[in-house]
Amino acid sequence: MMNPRVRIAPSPTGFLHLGTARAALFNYLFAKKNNGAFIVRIEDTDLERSNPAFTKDILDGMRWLGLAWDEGPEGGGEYGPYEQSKRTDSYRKPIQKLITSGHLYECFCTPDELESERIEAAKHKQAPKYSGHCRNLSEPERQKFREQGRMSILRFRTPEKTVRFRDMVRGELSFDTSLIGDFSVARNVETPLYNLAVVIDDETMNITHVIRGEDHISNTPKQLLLIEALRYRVPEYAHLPLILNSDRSKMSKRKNKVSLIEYRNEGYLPEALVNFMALLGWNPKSEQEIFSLDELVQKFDLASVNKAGAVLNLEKLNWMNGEYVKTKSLDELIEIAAPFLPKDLPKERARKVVEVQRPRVNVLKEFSSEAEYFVSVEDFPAERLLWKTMTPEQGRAALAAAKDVCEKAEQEYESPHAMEAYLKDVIQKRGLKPGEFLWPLRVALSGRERSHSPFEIAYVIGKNETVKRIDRALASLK
RNA sequence: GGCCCUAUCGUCUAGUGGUUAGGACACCAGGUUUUCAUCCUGGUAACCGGGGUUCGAUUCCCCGUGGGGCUACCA
Repeated sequence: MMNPRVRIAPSPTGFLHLGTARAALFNYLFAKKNNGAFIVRIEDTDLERSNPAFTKDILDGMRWLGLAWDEGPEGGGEYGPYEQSKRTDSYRKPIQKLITSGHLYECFCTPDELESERIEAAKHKQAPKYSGHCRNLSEPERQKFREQGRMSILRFRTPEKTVRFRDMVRGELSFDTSLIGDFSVARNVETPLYNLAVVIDDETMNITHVIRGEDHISNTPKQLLLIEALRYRVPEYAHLPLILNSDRSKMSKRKNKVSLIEYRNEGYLPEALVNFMALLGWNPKSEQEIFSLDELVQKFDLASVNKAGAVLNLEKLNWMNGEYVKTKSLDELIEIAAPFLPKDLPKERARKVVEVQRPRVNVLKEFSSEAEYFVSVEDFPAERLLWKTMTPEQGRAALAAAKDVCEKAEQEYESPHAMEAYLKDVIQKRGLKPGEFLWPLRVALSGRERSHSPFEIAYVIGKNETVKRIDRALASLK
C-alpha cells in the first residue's frame, strides 16, 4: 500500500468524544503502520452549533493522547485550510458543476411541508424519503417561487441503482438507492451540507482511506453517488464498531462519561486510554494486554477489527490505568499526581505519599480519597487500638514500647523498608507477638481499622508526628 | 415501520469442521500478612434458537430471534 492518507473529521459541537478519540486512534495507527499521513479536518459547516472552544478541546485532547497529526489546524500541511468554514472557495466549483450537469436541482419545499410528508409516509409505513415534489419544476415555476421569496435548497437527483462497495472490516455491502430518495446536499452554491462537504474535501485532500464509526455506514452510498457524479476517485472504506453503554445502546452522555476531558480530570493516563481504546474492537491475536502507542502501530491491522459493538468496561480501564501508574517513575508520577493530592497535605509529605500510594492507586483521583491520615488523624474510639482480645493494659504497654523504639529511631524513617526491618527486629528481640505490637501502633498512626502499614505511615509523617500520635493514643487509652 | 449492520463467559476477546473452547477484567475461595491493598494458588462462568451441508458442527449455508445503527435544510 502506497502512503495512504487518512483523516479524522470531528465537528466542534462538543468536547472531544471518546468515540471520536478512538476513531482518531485507529486512523493514526493505520497511517503510521503504513507510512501514511494522518490528517485532522474540522467540520464546522454548521455555524449555529460549532464553537471554536470545542475545536481547541478536540485538538488539545488529541495532543494529550499523543496522536500527533501530520496535517491539520495548528500544524501545517499542503492541503489546508483544515477547517471547512474556511474552504468555501473550493466548494463553489464542484457544486456549480453538479448544477450544470443536472445532478442538482433547487427544492423550494418548506420544512413544514417536508415534515408533514414524513408523517404521511410513516402513516402508510413507507420509507421516509423526499417525494420529489420539486424535482421536475420548470424554469418559470422556479422563477415564481423565487419571486415569492421562498427559500431553497439544492437536492441531488438520485438515480435508481444498487450501490455496492467493499468495506475493509465488513466485506461487501450494497444499498438500493430507491430507498434513499433525493437527499439535500447544499444550502447554496458555496455551502455544502455534510455529505457533499465530506466528498469534496476528501477528494481535494487526497484522502485514500475513510476510517470512521459504524454510524456512518448509511451515509456511504450517498457519498458514493456524489463521488460518481463528480467523477472523483473512490476511497477505501472501513467502518468501526461502536462503543456501547452497558445496555448495548450507542454510548451516550446519559449513561457514561463520553468526553475525554472527564477521563483526564479523574486521573486516567493517556497511555492507558490509548491502550484501552485500541483493545475495544481490535486485538493483536496474542495474549498481550499492555501496549505502548508505538507497539500498537507495529501490530495494528484493520483486518482484525471486530464487527460487533463493544461495551465500555470501566473496571478494566481502571485496572489498566493502575498498570500504567505502576510503571511510572516516582518523579513522573509526583508531577502528574500533584493536582490529585489532598489540598491540605504538607508539601514535604507529598513525595512520600505518592511513593506509598503508588501500588494501590488505579485512577489518580484515588490519591486524595484514600489518604486522609497522611494529613491528620481524627478522633477514634480507644478500643480500636486493641488487637483481638488485648486488654487496655496490654495496649498501653505495646504503645509505650512502640513510642520508645520510634523515638530512638533515626535513619529508619528514611524508607518504609528500613522502618519495617527495624520494628520487626525489635519484635523478634523482645519476643513479642507481631499483632500485639503492630496493630496498636498502626491504629495509633492511622486511626483506622484498615490502612497502610505503620512502616509506611511513620515514613511519611516522620518522627515527631509519629511520636505525637502514639502519645495521643496512649492518653486516650485510660 | 423501512434499510443496513451484528451475535463465544457478566464485560473485552482468542479460537477450531473433531479442543478439557484459551486469555484478560470483574467475582468467589484458600494461602502469605498486624489490618487493608499487593502477591501466590485454585475456582465459578460462554459458543442465541431452528433447520440444512457433513461421518462430525461453536465453526460453513439458510431462516428465525435478540441487540444495534441510520432514517434532517446536524455532522
